[in-house]
Amino acid sequence: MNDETPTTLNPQLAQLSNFLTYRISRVHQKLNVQASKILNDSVGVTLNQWRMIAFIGGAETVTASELVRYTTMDKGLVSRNVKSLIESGLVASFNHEKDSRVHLLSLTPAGELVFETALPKMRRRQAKLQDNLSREDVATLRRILETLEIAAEDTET
Amino acid sequence: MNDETPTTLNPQLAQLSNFLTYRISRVHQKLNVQASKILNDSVGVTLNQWRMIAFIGGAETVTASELVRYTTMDKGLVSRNVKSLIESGLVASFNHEKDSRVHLLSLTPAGELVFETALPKMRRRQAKLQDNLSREDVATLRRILETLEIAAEDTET
DNA sequence: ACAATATAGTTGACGGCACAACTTTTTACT
DNA sequence: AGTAAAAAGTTGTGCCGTCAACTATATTGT
Repeated sequence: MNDETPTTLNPQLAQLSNFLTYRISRVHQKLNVQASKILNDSVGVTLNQWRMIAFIGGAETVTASELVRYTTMDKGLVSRNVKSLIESGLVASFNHEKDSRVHLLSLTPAGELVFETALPKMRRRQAKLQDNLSREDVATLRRILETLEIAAEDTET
Repeated sequence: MNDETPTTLNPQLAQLSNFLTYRISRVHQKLNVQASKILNDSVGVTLNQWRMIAFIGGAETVTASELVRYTTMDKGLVSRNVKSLIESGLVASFNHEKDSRVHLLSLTPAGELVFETALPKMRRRQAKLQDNLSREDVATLRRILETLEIAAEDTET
């Protein structure tokens, strides 16, 4: 195939390739891979499990619906991940005294260990990512993401 | 459950919640939903199919591996989506004269129509997203994303 | 007090996507 | 020329994530 002229990209296409959304998507994907690797290598949990552990570890006692609200994860996804975290012994579940629908979730000692082990690694990673950016850049990025998030919710075609 | 004090977030947690990666993830997700809706409502294709159509439409004739390289989609994903686009009559496939492994892909008239219909809508959306940002913001964002993308590839724990 | 509604959580079904094994064909090496 | 290595695609497998249906319990309104 080497005697073929490579496909040339017309300007229109070049512009498409720079769509912000596309860039964000790529960055997102790579960040996910990176985080997943750290978590898997160090404590053997998935990114979603980590989010939940971090939330529980930061708040002592938590309900599944709080996890849903906070992490914006799907109900069902949270339910299944809670189950797997209980099975792997990282999370414990207790009945709520007054509302029998609710389960109160907390970290087991093993869960605490995962939390304490992974947290500094994740912080270090975050710091490293930000090291390449100025303080001002980080602030700008936060502001822009906020703006984009709102604009992305505009649902009219 | 209303007589319970709401779970209070400690500062540690608040910091976690602001991790850039988390914010990027949320924005990414919402942008995806928005784009998917536009594409589904107007021309009935998925986001990945659209990416492929856009690339083919912008380059006349394309191979699957070029799609892989350009979109950074998975090989298998491209293969299956090419198949579905051919089945739905939006893409046509021809044999490469000199390399029988290769299929040359191009848009059918129906595919062209999808391309011409969706492109302005997607452009308009992009423009709208950027309307909320200054020219400088957009430039900064591009630069930051570039930096983050590189930093995200650092694979050492 | 009771019917209607809302909320907590579970489960099933389905598609999206990543990873890896595999086939076929082409290129590179000596 | 002949073998090894690479490249193009396809396909299988399994996880992740979304949507919707469902059960059980709690709350609200009259």
